[in-house]
Amino acid sequence: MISRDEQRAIAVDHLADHLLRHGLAKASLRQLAAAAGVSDRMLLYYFDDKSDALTAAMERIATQLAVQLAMAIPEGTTMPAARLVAVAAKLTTQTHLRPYMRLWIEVVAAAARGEDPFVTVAQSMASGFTQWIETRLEAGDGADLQDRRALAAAVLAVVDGLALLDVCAGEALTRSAARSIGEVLTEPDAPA
Amino acid sequence: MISRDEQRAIAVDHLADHLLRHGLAKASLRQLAAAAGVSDRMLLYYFDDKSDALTAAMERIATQLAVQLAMAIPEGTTMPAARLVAVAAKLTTQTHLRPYMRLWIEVVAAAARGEDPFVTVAQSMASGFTQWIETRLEAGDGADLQDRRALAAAVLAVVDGLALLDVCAGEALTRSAARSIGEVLTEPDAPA
DNA sequence: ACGCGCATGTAGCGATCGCTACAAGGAGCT
DNA sequence: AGCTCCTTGTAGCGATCGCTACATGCGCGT
Repeated sequence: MISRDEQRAIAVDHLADHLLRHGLAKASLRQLAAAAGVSDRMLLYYFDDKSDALTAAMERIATQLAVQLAMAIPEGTTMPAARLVAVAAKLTTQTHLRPYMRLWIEVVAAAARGEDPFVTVAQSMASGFTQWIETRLEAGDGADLQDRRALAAAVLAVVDGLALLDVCAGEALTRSAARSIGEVLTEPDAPA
Repeated sequence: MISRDEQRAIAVDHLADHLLRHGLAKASLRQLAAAAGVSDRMLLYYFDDKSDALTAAMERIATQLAVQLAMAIPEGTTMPAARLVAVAAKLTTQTHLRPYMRLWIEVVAAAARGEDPFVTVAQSMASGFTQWIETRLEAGDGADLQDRRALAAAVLAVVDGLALLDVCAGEALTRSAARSIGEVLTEPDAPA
């Protein structure tokens, strides 16, 4: 027999996978339960309510994403903001990270609608991303802490913007836009 | 007696206003009808279906936005990409354009979910924005047409990214991030 | 052996969704 | 006057939503 907590953990895995694959469109209780391979009744046994299940799944997803990012840009690595944008832009438009970015767009929009639990989730994830970016910003960048935070937020904004572009303009244009940003930022006076 | 077409036009105005104020969260048929001051039965008399009503309202909104943008950056004005980003960033984070950007985020996310009619709406609006930006890019920017399009898409991405940041990190941080972007882009070597 | 509590299935509640069937009012034409 | 068609209200359909009540099992402690 598997304990409820273990089953809950398994369900979280399945839910995270399902959300990454199908986004928030297929996120009704019954659809989530089917994705987790249980009845909706049991999903509400493992979790307090739908909100609880989604929060747990999103936390798992955020962790997965953090791992992937840390692998690409290990802790201790720092670089100027312009370079960081270029690297991050290339990274997040790659195939294996696209589903994360796409879901992230949906989460933010759900937050904009005031949907529970996405207001909280979006805020905490955005704050997490910003802090993460700050640790990768070169020491010189951003005179005081205020500037540093703003700069990190700006980096995040650019990356998110590309993800948004991906949704409505497709992968190809997004990739070349990502390249353009890199060029504009890193070689502003050398059009070579 | 007012003709159906006239009533439809009035309804479009009210719907556009309502969407800008309350976003897609309050966009059920009955809620839209209430916002337009008619019964849901009549809304479906003026429009084929919900999708038709939303499309009409979004077209109106896109037109309004285009007018506002054209007033700020008149036709014939051109500038380098970096400068355009800075100007657009400042512009779209201003109070009177924020509702448009917020709604735009929701529309793109609805498109990501495959919701009718937002897939079409998001695509056509994004394509419209990109073309608009292209006309404001300085002639030298972007060697061939391909580059120009990518550059325009990149500008759009940055602006959209700021809007997204606005949703989950608030107005204050977004404004300073917008300023940061301007600085990074326009004075990369002069930290003064 | 027996009772207690965790685990799980069945069935359904009340709300909301987009949409439609039907009837009636009312203006205008012949 | 009578007929027709545009307009509008009432009422409700079938689907889906998140969630819950209830019953039944099944394992474990005593």
